Amino acid sequence: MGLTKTENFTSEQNDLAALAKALGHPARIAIIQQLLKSNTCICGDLVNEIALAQPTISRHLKELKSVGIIKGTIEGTSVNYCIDGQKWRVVQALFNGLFDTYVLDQDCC
Amino acid sequence: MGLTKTENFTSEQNDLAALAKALGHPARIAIIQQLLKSNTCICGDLVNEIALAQPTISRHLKELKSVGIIKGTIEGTSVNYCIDGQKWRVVQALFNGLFDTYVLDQDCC
DNA sequence: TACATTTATCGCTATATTGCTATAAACAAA
DNA sequence: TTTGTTTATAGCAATATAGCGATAAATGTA
Repeated sequence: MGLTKTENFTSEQNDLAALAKALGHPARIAIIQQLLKSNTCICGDLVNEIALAQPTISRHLKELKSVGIIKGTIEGTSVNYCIDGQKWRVVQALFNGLFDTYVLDQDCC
Repeated sequence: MGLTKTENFTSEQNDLAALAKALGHPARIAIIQQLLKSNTCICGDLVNEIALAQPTISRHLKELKSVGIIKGTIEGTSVNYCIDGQKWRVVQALFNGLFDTYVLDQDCC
């Protein structure tokens, strides 16, 4: 039905999946890379960097914002976006939690 | 159009996004956690662990397999699935590459 | 051969996602 | 006030995803 049965999973599983999903588009990866690269917060010149229409970029920004990875503050007519450092560390911790479960060379098939 | 414009992005961005997308569902997170937990490869008792119908689990397995995170070998009537260790390290490296770009406390908005 | 077990696939429905154009909203400057 | 700049939203079309039941395919066992 295109509808995920979130109630069947733990909140950690749902959180991690939601974050992964937010990272699951090359445009959003590109946005995050830009925000990480430029220490100073970037606004809508992402539109110049990424070959997508302005409303499309805006949509992707909204999605990243909705999971808390980025935040934006209004600065005159434009909006300054940046990585939310606190959340970013949570993201790292969640992914590393998954990665670290792997025992070296447990391949068996 | 529901169609990602992959040609606008680098192959690294597309790869990372594809992997993140594959992890972007709680059932697939649950599957990976199970595979990581049980050193020995698990087959379709994932169906007993996860509250989804067998065809749905099979679909999710197929998706994880298509990006190379897991692999399966036929063992009699059943199929042994497990994490592909080599690929898993690549996944880690790609995500860490993104994470490591973050300079501590660069929050600015 | 016939039957059971296990997994994959088909076919369907409902919903989500991606992209665009057009337009609105918010603000600064003339 | 009017104009320009910037970002967000509305609305649409095309495609993708998630879920299921039914069924096929593959193999082991009686």
